[in-house]
Amino acid sequence: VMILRSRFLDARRKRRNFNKQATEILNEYFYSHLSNPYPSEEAKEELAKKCGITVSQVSNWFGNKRIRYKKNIGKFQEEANMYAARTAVNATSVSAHGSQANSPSTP
Amino acid sequence: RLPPQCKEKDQEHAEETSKTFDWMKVKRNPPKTAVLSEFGVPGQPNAIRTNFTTKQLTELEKEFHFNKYLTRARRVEVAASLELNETQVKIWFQNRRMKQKKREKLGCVLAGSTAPEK
DNA sequence: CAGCTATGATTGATCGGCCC
DNA sequence: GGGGCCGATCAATCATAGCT
Repeated sequence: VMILRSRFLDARRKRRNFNKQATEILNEYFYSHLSNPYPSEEAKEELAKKCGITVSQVSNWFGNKRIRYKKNIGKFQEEANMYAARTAVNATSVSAHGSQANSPSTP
Repeated sequence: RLPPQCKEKDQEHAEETSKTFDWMKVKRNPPKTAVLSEFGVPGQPNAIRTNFTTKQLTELEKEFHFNKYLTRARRVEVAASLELNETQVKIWFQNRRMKQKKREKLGCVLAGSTAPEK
């Protein structure tokens, strides 16, 4: 009725799914930090760069991922195990021993 | 879809992914702002995300261009004329400012360097 | 092509911090 | 003590992409 939405101006909502690779990177980060999937601003920038998307998009992705994950944990179980196994990185609080614990491939 | 082999592979990792961490339990309190149903039984989850009308948004937008920040007095006026709470108006302006900032940042980075332009 | 799910974006409102 | 702002996030929803 009075729901006269001006969804016309929302044309910018022309979204496009991310690359398969970008999604891989994001998921890898998400599941390797499942205990606390809240990337810092710097981490977001790095992810954005690697994925070829904007920081905002990275934020949106994590926001959506977190909400949808906790909404139905079971649905993501397989995906979770897959990524967890793929990257055996202890994400518990990160840091622990000394330093020099880099990982990203840096040819 | 996934080969049933990565299951019992690493029990440890599987456990890790099954854990329910704190962030998964986070629950937000329902909005207290919205207009309590007129017979408002105090304490009823009126929790509904208000849908601003096009008219309200237009007015707010207009006001925003005039002033990014509202004074108490102005806020009262706007809220009254649009039939909204002062809080809703206040929040709208905060969100609007954030939105604006995000926009500026995007445009800035875009004009940065690499980008021969299309 | 219809119907349904997956997914990126938007947005009113909350949370914790900080400042005055 | 309280109120406003900021930055991040939540949570519900929109609209489309993409699969069956």
